[in-house]
Amino acid sequence: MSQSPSPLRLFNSLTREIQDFEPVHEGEARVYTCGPTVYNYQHIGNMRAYVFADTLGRVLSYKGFKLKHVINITDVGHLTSDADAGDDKMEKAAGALGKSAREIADFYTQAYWEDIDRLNIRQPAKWTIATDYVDQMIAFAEGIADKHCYELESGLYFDTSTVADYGRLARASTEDGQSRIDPVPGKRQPQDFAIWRKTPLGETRQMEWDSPWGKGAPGWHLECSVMSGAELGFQFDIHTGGIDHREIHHPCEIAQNQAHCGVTDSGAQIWMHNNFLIDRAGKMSKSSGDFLRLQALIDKGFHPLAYRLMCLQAHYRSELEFSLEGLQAAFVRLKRMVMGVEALKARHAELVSASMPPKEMPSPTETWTLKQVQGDGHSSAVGSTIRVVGTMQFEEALFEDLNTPEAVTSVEWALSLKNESPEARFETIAKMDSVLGLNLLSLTRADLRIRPKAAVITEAEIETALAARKEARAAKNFACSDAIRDDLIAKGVEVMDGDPLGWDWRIDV
RNA sequence: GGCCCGAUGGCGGAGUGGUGACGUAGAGGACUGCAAAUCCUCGCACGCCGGUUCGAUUCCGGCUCGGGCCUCCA
Repeated sequence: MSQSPSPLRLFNSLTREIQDFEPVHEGEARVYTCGPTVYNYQHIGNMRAYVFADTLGRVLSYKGFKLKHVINITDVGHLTSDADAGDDKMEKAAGALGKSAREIADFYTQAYWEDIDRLNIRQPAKWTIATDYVDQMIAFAEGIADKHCYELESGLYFDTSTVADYGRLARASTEDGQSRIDPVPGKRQPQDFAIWRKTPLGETRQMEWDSPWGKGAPGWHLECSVMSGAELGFQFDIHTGGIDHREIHHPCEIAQNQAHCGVTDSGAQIWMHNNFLIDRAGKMSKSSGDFLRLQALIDKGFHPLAYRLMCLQAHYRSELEFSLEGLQAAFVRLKRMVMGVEALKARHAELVSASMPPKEMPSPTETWTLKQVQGDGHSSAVGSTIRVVGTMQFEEALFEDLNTPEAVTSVEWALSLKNESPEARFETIAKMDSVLGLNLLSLTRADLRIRPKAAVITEAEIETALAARKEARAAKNFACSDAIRDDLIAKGVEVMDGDPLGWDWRIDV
């Protein structure tokens, strides 16, 4: 195991402090991420959580840990409100669209996976689908029912007074604080929660299971406790999720884990929470109906990795203000980085053909470890600045609670060092991008030219117009060539004579 | 009502007890028939009032404003 000497330090929501990462199992990192509830598309705010979890996973891999990452898909559960005895979100969506809950779940799961892929988020070791674990959920609930639960008409409830320190993660006062909703009658503590929700008498649901407490469905909190424990084993290393989960969902998980294990440990060593992506109107909200998803950004002509870079430009614990202008800034930045890497490849090819250094460029898929770069014996003085200093800066930023905004600047620094050897710069950037996941090695400028959905002209028409313009310019008929250009601009096309790409789409923000 | 967080240039966003990253936008230059793209260079900021300190954007207190959670939510 060749782990680099400086420790990885991460902010633990449990202690509200940055601490050294020390895995439960030597050389391994076991991570559970709260995934989506698939009753609708994911909005761009949701996706920030997965970019964060992916970045965490990439850093752990980079550090040399054998990563076991689990992300759940919640395809059942979630009451529309706590006091509510009606349909859950899955069933509600199904009813509205005239489809089965299963069809709805499958459809939105696929849509989610497509977004994951477009953001270059690595596949986790396992996607846990909640409905695959219902038997285990019932067994888990049975195991803690006697000592920690009580039954009401609406379901089986967890008595939060039976475990130590309920809510320590949230830092919430447990006693007072008036709720804005009517409490479920019979609950012993306001913060007690359902771990099994009974189907109301006389009703039938698409998704319901038999249990010792009657027909019903598992509570959402139960799902995550069971799936994380089943796949990673208590204690595992890191549990991630959106910051909203810090107050309710995760404290409930912790309480269940404590009851299940009979210890005061929370189930995970470190609990990490990403902050929200917000817009001027406040938090992105799915329930408000109108929300932005990744596809909408692509439809405008943005490359999805521009969104990823936008996320990386802010620290995961800070709120990030979303705007199209901000996305455009990230898109331009990405484009310039890609062009920089392309130039680097070209420069290297040039040197090779002049039979200077015969070294191969690393393949884009190759993963790079610190050892290869620092101790490979060919780190000559040429290239050592970027190899050693650049890598050090990059790692210092990343290893101190994932400071991706600073880490990104290391890439641009590597690109700017014109006197360093091309392969040293390329290798270093390759290594950095294995963590940033921007696909800098394989993306081309042309890949970033995304046709906006609203475009009114075809690529062939553009090429034809440009050919005509070229002729006009050759004949010094500038009135004609400028007219063609003005027409293209009006149709959302930017003409770029001095650029090998020739033209690009203009994005109106 | 309770609990919590934040306030940095036009926008986004790091970081720091003492030369205020970085990106984007903007300005100037190179290139171009002119532009655009690209490259180079350069402005521009630490909410308000006190306190601690030789010195605070950075620490402490108050204020103002904004946001989050207390209900499903990344």
